[in-house]
Amino acid sequence: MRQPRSYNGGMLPHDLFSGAPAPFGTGNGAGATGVSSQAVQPLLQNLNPEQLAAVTLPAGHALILAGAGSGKTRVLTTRIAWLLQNGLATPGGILAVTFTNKAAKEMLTRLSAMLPINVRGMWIGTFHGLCNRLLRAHHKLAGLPQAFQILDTQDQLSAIKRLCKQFNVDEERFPPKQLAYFIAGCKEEGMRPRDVPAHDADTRKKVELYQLYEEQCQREGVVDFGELMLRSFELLRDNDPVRAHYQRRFAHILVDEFQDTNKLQYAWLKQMAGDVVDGCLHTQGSVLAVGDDDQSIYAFRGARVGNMQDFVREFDVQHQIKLEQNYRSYSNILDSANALISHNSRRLGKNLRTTQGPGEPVRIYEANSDLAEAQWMVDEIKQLVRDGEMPRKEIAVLYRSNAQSRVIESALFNASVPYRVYGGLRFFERAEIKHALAYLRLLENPHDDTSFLRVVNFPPRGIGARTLEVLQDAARSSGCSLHDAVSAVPGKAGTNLGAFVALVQVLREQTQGQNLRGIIGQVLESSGLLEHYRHEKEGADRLENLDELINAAESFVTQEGFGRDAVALPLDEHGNALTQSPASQGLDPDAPMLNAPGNVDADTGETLSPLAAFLTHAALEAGDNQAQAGQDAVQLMTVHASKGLEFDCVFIGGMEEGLFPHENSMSDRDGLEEERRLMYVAITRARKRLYLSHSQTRMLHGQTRYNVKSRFFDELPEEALKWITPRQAGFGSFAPDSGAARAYQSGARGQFGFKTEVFASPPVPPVKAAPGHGLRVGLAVFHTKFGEGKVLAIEGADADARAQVHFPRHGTKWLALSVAKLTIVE
DNA sequence: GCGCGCCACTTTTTT
DNA sequence: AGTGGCGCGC
Repeated sequence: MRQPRSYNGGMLPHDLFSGAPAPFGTGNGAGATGVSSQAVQPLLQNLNPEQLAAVTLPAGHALILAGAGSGKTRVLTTRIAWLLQNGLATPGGILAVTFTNKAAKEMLTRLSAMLPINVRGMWIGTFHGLCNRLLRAHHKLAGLPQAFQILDTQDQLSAIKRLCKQFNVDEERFPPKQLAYFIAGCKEEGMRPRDVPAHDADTRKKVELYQLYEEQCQREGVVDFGELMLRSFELLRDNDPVRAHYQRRFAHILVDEFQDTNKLQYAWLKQMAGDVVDGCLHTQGSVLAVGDDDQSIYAFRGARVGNMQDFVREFDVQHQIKLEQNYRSYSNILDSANALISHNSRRLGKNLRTTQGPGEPVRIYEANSDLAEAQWMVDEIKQLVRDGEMPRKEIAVLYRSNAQSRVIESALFNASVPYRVYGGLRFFERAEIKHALAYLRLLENPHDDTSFLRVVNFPPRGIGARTLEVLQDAARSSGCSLHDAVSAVPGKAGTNLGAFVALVQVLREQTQGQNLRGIIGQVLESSGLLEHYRHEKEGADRLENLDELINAAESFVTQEGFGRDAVALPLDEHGNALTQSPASQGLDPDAPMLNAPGNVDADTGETLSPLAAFLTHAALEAGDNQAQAGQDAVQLMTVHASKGLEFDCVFIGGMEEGLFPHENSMSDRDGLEEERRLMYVAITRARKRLYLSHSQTRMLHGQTRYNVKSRFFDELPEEALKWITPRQAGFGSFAPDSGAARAYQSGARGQFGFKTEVFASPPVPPVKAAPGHGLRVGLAVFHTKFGEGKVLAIEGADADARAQVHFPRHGTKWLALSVAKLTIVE
C-alpha cells in the first residue's frame, strides 16, 4: 500500500505518520506556518530551509540533489536521527547504504553523537557489507557455506589465471585481467553466464570461462565482490518470504552517493523496497536517495548516473530537493566550479551558491617542467605554513593519475616537508599480510585453492611448478580441492606436499581453543613466515606489518566483538558498549531472521568463528594505506581519492591536455564530461585557496612530453582567476597581463585541441641563444629515423623549442628541436 | 626449484 | 622510470 504524499515546504506533515508518538514533541510546535523549530528540536538547529525540508520529509520516495559541500552527510544522519527521535522509525527499520567503509563509519559516528542509541542492529553499511550480512544470515538459501570467504581483486585475478592455465586458455587472446573485468562487468549488469548475449566466438569463450570461474568459486566456497552483490540480489529476488520480510522491515531506506550506483545495486535497492506488479513498483517503505550527478566520477567502473532519472520515474518520486547552499568555499572557487560544470550537457541542473565573499582569486601557475611545478608547489606550501596561514594537513595536492605523485613527493621530501600519500597498497593488500591471511583462511577452509597456492611454497619449501601442475591435474580429474588431492594420492605422506598439508593440519589442531591473537601468532611462527622475513634484508617493514596484523586482530575483537557484524560499536564514556533491549529495537521475536545480526545464520543462530569473522573483515575493509595518520602532513592524493574531503588549500597539478582531461577519456563526449566532473570535484574540495598549475614539459613513462594547458582553463571565469606565473627568460612563459599572454590563452586550436601557430617569442632575449630552427607550421621536414613528415605545430623557443610533426609511417610526434635531427625538405 | 634479468605495461578505484 | 611477470640458466 502506498502512502499518500504531499509536500508543504518540508514542514512536518505529521498526519502522514499515523499515530506515531513523537517523544521530543515535534507535534506540538513546528507546523506548516514555519514555526522556528530550533527551540523545539535541537536536532534541527542551524539547518537551512532545504536541509530542514529534506530531514523532515514525509513518508514517500525522495531524491535529494546535494551539491558539493552542501551538508549532505549531515542531512542523511539528521534524517535518521529525526525519524528515530520522533518514533517514525525504529533502529531495526532503517537501512542506510553507502559505498565506502569510511562513509558508513562517519554516519555511525555522527549518529551516535546525536542520539544515545546503540547503532548495532541498525543496517548501516556499505553495499557489500550489507550483502555479506544477508548472505551469512541466509547462506543456505543462497547456496553458500556460512564461512564463505571473500576474494579481493588480487585473489580474483589469481583465481582466473589458475583457471586459464587449467583449461589451456590462450592468455594472449584472453588476458586474465580482461576476463576479470568482463566477469565483474557481467555481474554488475546482473548477468549470469546464461544471460550474457554472445554473438561472436570470443564472447562465447569468455562466457564459457565465466561459467567455469563460477563453478570453481562455488567449489571452493569463495565469492568475489561482484558475487556478494549479485548473489544477495538473487536471494531477495527468488525467495518471496525473505524479500517480503525485509521489505516489511525496512520502512526507511537511505542511499548515499546514489549517482555512483550501478545497475545491479539499483536493482538490489528495488528488491529491498518493493515488488513490481503489472509493470508498476509497489513499495511499502520510503527510499531517500542522496546524490549529485555532477560528482559522478565512476562511470568507468559501472556507475550509472541514469539511475537517478530511473529512480524518479520508477519510484514515482514526489519530493525532489536541491541542496545548493555551499558551506565550504568562497565564491571565486564556487564560481569557477559552476562555470566549469556548466559546459556539461544532460545535467539535472544545480548551481552552488554561498553567502561567503569572493575570497582569494584562483591562482594559476605555468611551469616549465613537472620538476619546476613540484618545486613551485613546495615553495608555496612552505610559505603558507611559515606564514601561519594553515596547518600542513589543511593543504592538499591533487592530481589526475598516481604517476604524478612521484615528482611532488621527492620535492617535498627534499624540502623536508612532511607529507602523506593516499592510495597505493592498503594494509590488508600487502603481500606479507596476504600470505598470513592465506594461512588463516586455510585453517578455516582447506578447500580454498587460491590460498593454498599462495602459500604452499611460501616460504619456499621445495614445491615447484611441476609438482603443483601434477597436483592440479589430480584435483581436477577427481573433482576435489588441492588439499584433498594431496591426501587422496597415496605415497604423498613423505613428500614436501604432504608435509605442507600436515603443517596446516597441525596448525589447525594447535590453534584449537586459542584466541584470535594466539591463533595468528602461532600461524606466523609455525608457518615460517616470521623466520623467512627475519632473514630477508628488506624484511623489517614486513615483520612490523605482521606485528600490526596481530594488533588489528586484537582491536577487531575488542571493538567489533567477534561473531558480530563489522560495524563499529558505540561506546559510552567508560568504554562500555551501549546496549538496548530487543523490544526497543522494534524487532519481531517471532521472526527469527529479524534478529539476525551480521555473520549469524538467521535460522540456526550459528555464527562465524572469530577467525572467520576477522577474515571477512579483512576482505571487506582493506584498511588504511598509511600508518602515520594524525601527523600534520601535506595530503597527496588523486582527484578520485579526494571525493568527499575538503581542505583549506588545494593544489591541482598537471592541468594539461592529455593528462587532465586524460587522453584515454577524450575520445568520446561522455569521457570528456566525466573528466570535467572530476575537475569539478577537485575544485570544490577547496575552502579558501585554490591553485591550478600546468607544465610545458613532463616526464611520462620515461619520456619527455610536451603538453598544452588544459582546455578546462578556458571554461573558468576570467574574473575569478589570477595568473601568477612569473616572467621568465627563454621559456615562453608570460606575465599575466602581457599581450603575449592573451594571444597564448586564446590561441587557435587545432583538431587535437593543441594550440597551433601560437609562436611564443620570449620576453627577454635568451642568454644562450640556440640557432634559429627556421621551421614553420606546414613545412615538410625530414627526420633520420622517421623519414619525411609535416610540421603541425611549434611550441617554445630556442633551447626549449619543439615541434609536432606528423610522419605518415610513424604517426604524430612531438620533437625537441635541440635534439631531433630535422632537416627542412625543399 | 630458485634466482636473475629482460620485457612489457602504465587512468581514475571501492568493495 | 618503475614495477611486475615470465622465461631461461644454474
